[in-house]
Amino acid sequence: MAKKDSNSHIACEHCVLDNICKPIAVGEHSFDQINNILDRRQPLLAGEHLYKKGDSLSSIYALTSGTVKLIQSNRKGNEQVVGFRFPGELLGDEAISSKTHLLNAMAVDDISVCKIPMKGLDDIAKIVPAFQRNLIELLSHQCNTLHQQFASYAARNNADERLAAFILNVLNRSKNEISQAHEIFLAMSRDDIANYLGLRRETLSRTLSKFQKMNIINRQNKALEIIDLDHLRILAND
Amino acid sequence: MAKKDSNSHIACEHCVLDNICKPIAVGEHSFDQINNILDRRQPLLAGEHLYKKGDSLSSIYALTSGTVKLIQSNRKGNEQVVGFRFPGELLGDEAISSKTHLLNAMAVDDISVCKIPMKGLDDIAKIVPAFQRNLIELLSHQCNTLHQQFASYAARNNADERLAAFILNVLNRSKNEISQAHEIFLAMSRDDIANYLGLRRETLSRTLSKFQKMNIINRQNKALEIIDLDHLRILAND
DNA sequence: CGGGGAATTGAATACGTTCAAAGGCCGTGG
DNA sequence: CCACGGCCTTTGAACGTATTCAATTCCCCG
Repeated sequence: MAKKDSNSHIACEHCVLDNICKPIAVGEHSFDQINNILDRRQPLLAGEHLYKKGDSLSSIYALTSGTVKLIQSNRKGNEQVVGFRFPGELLGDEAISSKTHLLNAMAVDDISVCKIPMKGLDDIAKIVPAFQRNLIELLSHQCNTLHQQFASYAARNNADERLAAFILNVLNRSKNEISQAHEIFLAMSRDDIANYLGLRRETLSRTLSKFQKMNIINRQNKALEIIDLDHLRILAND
Repeated sequence: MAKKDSNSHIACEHCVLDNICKPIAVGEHSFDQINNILDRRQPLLAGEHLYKKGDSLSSIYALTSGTVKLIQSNRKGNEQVVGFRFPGELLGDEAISSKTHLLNAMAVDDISVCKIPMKGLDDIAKIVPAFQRNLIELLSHQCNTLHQQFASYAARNNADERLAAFILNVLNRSKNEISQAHEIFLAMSRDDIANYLGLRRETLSRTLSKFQKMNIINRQNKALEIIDLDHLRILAND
């Protein structure tokens, strides 16, 4: 299923959790203490859930490889993709206050995550003084990201703008070698992307075709080569 | 401009900041200490900015009366309303990590806010032990709210669903006497609402008229009486 | 090589937008 | 107190874009 090598983890310095992990890992703690706190690079297979709505919160996560989709389902069973997470990004943030996950997080391809347990939060704080402060900043940063996500979405009212903005957004968030070559890999299905963008799969498909004809992108299944970045920016109205 | 009496503040127990304020206010602190930390119910006139994009963060805020709109403007000067805040709700969350506000927050009518300064965050933590922990939970709660907001928005793809969901959302968040009577007061302009909902003002207007003809709401300028709550829920696809 | 799901393409329809005009609300000034 | 003017809001008709439903093609895996 997964085409990319799951072993190619993102570097810690590109991870949102780095400020939280580092004080734990480099502080004056025994190896046992560290391992009790951090659970590093745990693998999960494509299609499996990292957590489900209703699960009690045990940890927050940083994705180190692969792609995760976040799904919210209403009481009628309709599913809404509320976001994707790429390597270096945070998962589980929404559950700290309620102690219960309010979203489904599913591995789109094979993934790995670092886990920071939230159960003994106060204990960790005793061992690592900067922990709470760093967590506060992390969560505030996440609030900002979510505001931005909403703004980016709501400000764009047609398929061209939405898709162009999405491609640019994914490119910006792909902090690896591939993205340097102006190429992104969309591990999720077209349905997932269309759902996220508030479009029908057919509309997404047509818009991709249109961008291809306009020589803006080169589409090869789940891989997307960005040919004309400037044109994409104009389309995104950015 | 403001029709409602700005003196009718929301009760502290209905405020998201209550868990943070209470330990400060009821702890064993001198009056001076408390007043240094909290800045209570500061008024601001309609049209004034609580903060602007680029302002350095001084405080986070709880709105105690009135309505605030949050605006994100891109480099081309297009403005996107990314949310409204009603009494009891949080403002400024997105700026803690960056130390700089990334949104404009404007008073729609005359408002009042309680301020909790973020500058001496570590100092406050020394005085009030539970402060950081409560702030973490508050921010996580905010992350969840923002996820929900996005889901609620993205899942609804036509004007009827969007508007119905918006009305229900505002009703749920109006924790005062008026809402008990199934009535909401939309202090913001139609343009602001339409912008937020991703519709043109004409479409919003037409949809409101349609709901009125269907006997779902009774529209009296900025006040909205909800007549048929069940029908509204069906329309919202909720 | 064949089967099945995913993705794409095609044509008719429905819905929101656009541009234009009319109506209503409110503060100001006579 | 009423009249005027400006702005916000609502209504109307033509248009454009996304959706719908159907058919076809592509890709992956057995």
